Amino acid sequence: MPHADDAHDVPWIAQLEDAARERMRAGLTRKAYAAGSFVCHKGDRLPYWTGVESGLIKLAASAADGRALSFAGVGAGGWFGEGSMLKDEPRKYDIVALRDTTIGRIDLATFRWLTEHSLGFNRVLVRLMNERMAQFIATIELDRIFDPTARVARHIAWLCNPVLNPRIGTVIDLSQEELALLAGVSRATANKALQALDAEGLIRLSRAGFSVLAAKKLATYADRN
DNA sequence: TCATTAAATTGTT
DNA sequence: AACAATTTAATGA
Repeated sequence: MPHADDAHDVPWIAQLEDAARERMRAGLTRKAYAAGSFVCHKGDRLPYWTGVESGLIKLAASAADGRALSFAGVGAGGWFGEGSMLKDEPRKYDIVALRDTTIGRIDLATFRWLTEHSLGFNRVLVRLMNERMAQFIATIELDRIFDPTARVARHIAWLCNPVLNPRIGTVIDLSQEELALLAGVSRATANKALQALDAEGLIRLSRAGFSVLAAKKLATYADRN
């Protein structure tokens, strides 16, 4: 079983047929990135479908005036970039490692083979894309709720989403500055929101991150106000 | 192992 | 955006 250990961190491997699983294992490689380094710059090609094995990355862009914003954080077990793979296009966003990160990669030829031959793989893709769609629609809604604490709470909840980031666990190493970029609030606002959530017992603040104590309550936070 | 320094992060204004 | 306080990381004695 030369590839068995290489693939045991891929959370959706059990959903592949035997032949697809072998093909996937043969096409799977991994690469390590130091905190702060780019996995891919906006506009570049990255001919791999990628998943976070350990660490944390963000999908982000910077406006012409230099302002930064983050679209999504992806933690352990999260796979992303299928859109660019399906269309064979350059990446539309920067992919940046926020912490030391190991990325699992499936090359384009293997990805295509899987989409054309494996029903299980297509189910995985549809499930992931459906969840991400839900995430971004919910984020638009969040922007109009206009409660910074709720926005921060729900963005934390998305990080804990079992479909998008199944292996992320309860300890999230994400600075308040990065969380502010993700939630679209100032760092000071994120700081206040995090303190409020800590006081309510939903998270526990720590240096350079926090622990999630009540993911479900975070996911429905705005409904309670 | 300890002390010093630099860098990162947080809390506040 | 700026500031102070705190924690961590790195360095070298």
